[in-house]
Amino acid sequence: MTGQVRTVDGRVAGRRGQATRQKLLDCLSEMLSSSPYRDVKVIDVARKAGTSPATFYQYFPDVEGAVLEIADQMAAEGAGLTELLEGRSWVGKAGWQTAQELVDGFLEFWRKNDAILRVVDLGAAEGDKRFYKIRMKILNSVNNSLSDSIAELQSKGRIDKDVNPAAIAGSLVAMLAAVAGHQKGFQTWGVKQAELKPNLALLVHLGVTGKKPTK
Amino acid sequence: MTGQVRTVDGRVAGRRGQATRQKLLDCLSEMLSSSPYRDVKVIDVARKAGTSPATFYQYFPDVEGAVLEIADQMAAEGAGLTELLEGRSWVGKAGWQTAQELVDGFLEFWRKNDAILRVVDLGAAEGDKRFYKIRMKILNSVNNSLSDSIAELQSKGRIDKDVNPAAIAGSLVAMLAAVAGHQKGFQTWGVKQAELKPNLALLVHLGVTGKKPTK
DNA sequence: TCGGTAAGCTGACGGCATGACAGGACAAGT
DNA sequence: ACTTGTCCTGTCATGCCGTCAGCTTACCGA
Repeated sequence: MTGQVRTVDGRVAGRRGQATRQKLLDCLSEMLSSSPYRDVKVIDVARKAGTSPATFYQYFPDVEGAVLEIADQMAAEGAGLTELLEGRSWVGKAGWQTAQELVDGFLEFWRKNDAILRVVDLGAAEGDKRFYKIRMKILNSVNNSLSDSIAELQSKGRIDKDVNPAAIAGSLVAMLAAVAGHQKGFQTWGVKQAELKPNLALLVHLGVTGKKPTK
Repeated sequence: MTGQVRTVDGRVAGRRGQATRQKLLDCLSEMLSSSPYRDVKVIDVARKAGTSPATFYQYFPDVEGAVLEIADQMAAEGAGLTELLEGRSWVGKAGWQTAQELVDGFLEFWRKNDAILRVVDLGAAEGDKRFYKIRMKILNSVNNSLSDSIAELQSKGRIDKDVNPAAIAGSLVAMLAAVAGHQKGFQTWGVKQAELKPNLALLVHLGVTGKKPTK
């Protein structure tokens, strides 16, 4: 699929080169967690990786280029979120279970990758198609599965005709992503993590099935 | 409440000074709409405003400081979003109306201020308390009203006891904000603006009342 | 009308990040 | 040891940052 890893000037990266490259990515990733995106400088990343700025520019065109790389790796993992919905039922107690596990898995994934996801979110919101594509890659799997589930329930007549499955699914996924990204915010509103999850699951269940879950 | 407007070095700003200051804010605001936050440079803002970088630093400590100023002005307007909920009913047809108007007003506000809201969102997500506070100021009005409505319905026994009003309200508000910030994303999923609104309103209504709206 | 005072603005400067290059260090095969 | 191709860095021109001293402008009281 992907060709070999190449440097900016076209050479093929060998073992050592790839190691350096990865180390730079790791350090950048770490910096994104500890300081504002706007203030991340190439020279700091290079220093942290025990190398020089020039080396950084050998592997990446700029900071944004490296961020895209990290985001891509994450998106590949994120595609696994589909499993949270594959072959699950939305009926009865199983439905409630499905909603809960979806929320759980989603929040966990976001928590693990919050720094990079923030940047991806910003890039996408600013209209950058590359970030946009990555955001889609992560959300699409969940979104499509949800959308299909809703459409199926709709075809069985359990949901009103004028409901748009894609709109509902997209809104729910956006909600999950937003809440995950601002989990700290809820503490200020006096809501604890443990309380948040079941309430989110409730909203997801309501949105998908149009009914309260049977617990 | 606020004293006079002051320059960084403590002088009081007069008519001309305030005009310059405002012009810088306007230009910065415009730049945020047209280029990535990370790439907004003081020198560009100054040039656009027909002045020099040194002048910029006379009125603001740095770019972030100026952004906070803009965000503050916006937050003041945003507090008006409370009106969308004040004294509204969540019962019957009126409830559906309330949900629709909330969604409408929210999306409109976000659309008008999308550039600055993106930056505020990022700052808040990165843990900056100043941005966080501003984000709260905007969302709190809506959030509190929603939370109260849910708590009231709950006290009448129309909603399960184990529902946490603040968690539901916060999640719904986060959803509205997220969807508003990624409106373009839905087009890729084949969802048009006009279709999006009623579906969002449906989710809000479901979340607040636990029931499908009567239209 | 005329200083005096404070506001308003800018040129210039040291400092630092950026991004490009050429050349030296290094590993592996012969 | 020699060659080849990968890998890293010293160095440099460029441009932005953030500050300061000093100049210009506006206001005000005598």
